[in-house]
Amino acid sequence: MNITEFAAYAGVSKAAVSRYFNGGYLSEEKRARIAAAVEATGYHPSLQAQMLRTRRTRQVLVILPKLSSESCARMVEGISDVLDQNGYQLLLVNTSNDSSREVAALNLLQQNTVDGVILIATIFTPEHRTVLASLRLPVIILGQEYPGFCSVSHDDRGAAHAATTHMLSKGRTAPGFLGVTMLDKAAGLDRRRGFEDALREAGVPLRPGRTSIAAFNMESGYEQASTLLEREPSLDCLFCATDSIAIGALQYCRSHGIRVPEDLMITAVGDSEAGRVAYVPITSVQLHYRTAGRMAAEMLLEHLADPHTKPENQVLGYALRPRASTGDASPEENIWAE
Amino acid sequence: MNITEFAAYAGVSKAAVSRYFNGGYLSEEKRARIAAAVEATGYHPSLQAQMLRTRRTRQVLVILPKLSSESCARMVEGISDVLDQNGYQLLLVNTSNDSSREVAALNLLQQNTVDGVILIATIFTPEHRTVLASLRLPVIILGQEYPGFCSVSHDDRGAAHAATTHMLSKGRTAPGFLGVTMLDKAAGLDRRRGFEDALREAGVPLRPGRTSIAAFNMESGYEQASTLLEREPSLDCLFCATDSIAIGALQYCRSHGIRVPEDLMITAVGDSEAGRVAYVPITSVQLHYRTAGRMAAEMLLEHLADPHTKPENQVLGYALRPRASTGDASPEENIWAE
DNA sequence: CTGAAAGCGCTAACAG
DNA sequence: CTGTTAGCGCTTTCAG
Repeated sequence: MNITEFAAYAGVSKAAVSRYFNGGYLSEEKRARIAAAVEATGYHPSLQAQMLRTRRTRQVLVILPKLSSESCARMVEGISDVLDQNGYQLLLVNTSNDSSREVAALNLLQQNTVDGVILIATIFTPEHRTVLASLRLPVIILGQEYPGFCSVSHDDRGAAHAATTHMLSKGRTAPGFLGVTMLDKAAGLDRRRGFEDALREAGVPLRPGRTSIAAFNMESGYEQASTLLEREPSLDCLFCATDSIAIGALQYCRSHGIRVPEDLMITAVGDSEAGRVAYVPITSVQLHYRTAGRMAAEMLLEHLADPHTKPENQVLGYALRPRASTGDASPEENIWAE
Repeated sequence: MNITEFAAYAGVSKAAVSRYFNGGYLSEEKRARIAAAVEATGYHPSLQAQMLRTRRTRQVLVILPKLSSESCARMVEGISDVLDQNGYQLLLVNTSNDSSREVAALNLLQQNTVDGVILIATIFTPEHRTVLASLRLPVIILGQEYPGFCSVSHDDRGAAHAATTHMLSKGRTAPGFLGVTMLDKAAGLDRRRGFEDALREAGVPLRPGRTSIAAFNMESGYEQASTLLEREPSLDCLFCATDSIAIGALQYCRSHGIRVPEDLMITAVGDSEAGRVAYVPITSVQLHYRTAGRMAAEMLLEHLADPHTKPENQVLGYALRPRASTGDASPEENIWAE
């Protein structure tokens, strides 16, 4: 049934029906008539027609690098909650860490098929800036600050600082660093800086050979831990940029007789479930992923409501979760999810 | 720019432009003219207008209970791959295990806003059947069989059987069971049956007090393990319906001096990352989530192409991954993801 | 092979 | 407060 048929059935004009559904002026009497007819017929306006006519789709695109990453999944859950509550639909693009798919996704936007975008950030290229700047839609960058755009991010530098300081304050003096590519501002660059801040504050020199770069997974953490620890056997504590990497490092220690935390303390950022239940539960810094997702969605909705809202950057805090990998907690504590 | 302006620019009729984009009859000369004009202007048809006109949206809805579950996330990745490749967009609804949100999502479908649905199954109520049957869209049920509908599922019964048998074949004679609600056919009922099959085959009687039901998380696994093991301290092996539950049980053992696998062997289904790196790596049965997602999407696309395709049920296999929780592998083996 | 014309279902001026 | 009217941008008969 379309609006014309429905209007005839209800004995009112099409305009009245439209007003009914869009909150326009309408006498009580007509309102009641239409309500009754809706009840009887189950009529509702066609979203497609509304989209075409109003040029608004009530759909939001979320672009992310990897869905099966706990942090991404939690952010999307937060986004989904808010979008759902506000009658928006969530269109998902999983780029599998593939820049070309990310670009393809951004091209989707040229087709005006969504009202706004939330981009879970990883590595920005100059190409990204070009494409993003050319979009006439509201864009929220989630996970790192990006000049000129709205963003919701974490205090990655502070988080890394806290994790590292926690080990140094326990008397460790030979810290190692297992990071990720600096092209990733949040997880790469900022966490590196936080690590360096902590060393500087503690008056511990940073030796060049004591750092290494891994990919975002356990296996790479294992391999890089191997490289690093064979080269620098004197390390007595290790900061890892992500929990996955820390778990890989922990596996290396386990299989090579390095005791954690006695011989080597380990900390990380992310506070993942796997890290909490690992062989030695890993001291990690919790970032508030779900909250970040929620805030990003709320920020986007604000911009949708008022396009003249100023760009803003929200930075969320963090919480250190001390566990056995720094000699802190008995195994069964501090394990369950938030 | 719209089709009218573009047609004028290219010096052809609107119909010619439409045929160009939809593969209709067109002389080579016009085709070339239009191609050049597209190149020059970047014109592309409006998806909204096409949706309204053709009544096809090229969007697929995926409904799932919990995004931050490794299994769900992997399934969605598989779905996303296939959809992407075929030019379909993925609309996501995360119900947070909330039946009312699931119903709300299904109502979205009445609005004709998508071409098809993939429902990651958990618990089906009579209400589900009513709503699903009333839909005129292709629906694929992912994760369990559901009479009358297309589905892609796992051999949960076989998986549970394999995991249980693995322990019994090592001489264990007092098996316990930590399951989930039987309302969930795949994870609840079928895995329970597989467990029972294994006992029957081995001639081991199933004692009523040796089973317990948990929720889908570690904490509940811990609690139920506590209840079960205090009541039945003679258990020498434990099958858990999910890895999360098994990890909870393992934590309980760790904190109560129960040695795994010496005192108690543990197995589960799911083969999650957390289980692989746990204190004692957990012997688990791998299900092929990503593949299942892919197959579901492919099945849906087939039905979209030819609505008269017969309903079919694809059942995927499984693979036992023996690890330390059954005394099988050295800690560092068998850990990395597929 | 081609173009004209008739809508898809709806909203938003506009004139009452 | 209300109905009429003119499209949103496109596809698809239909008659050449």
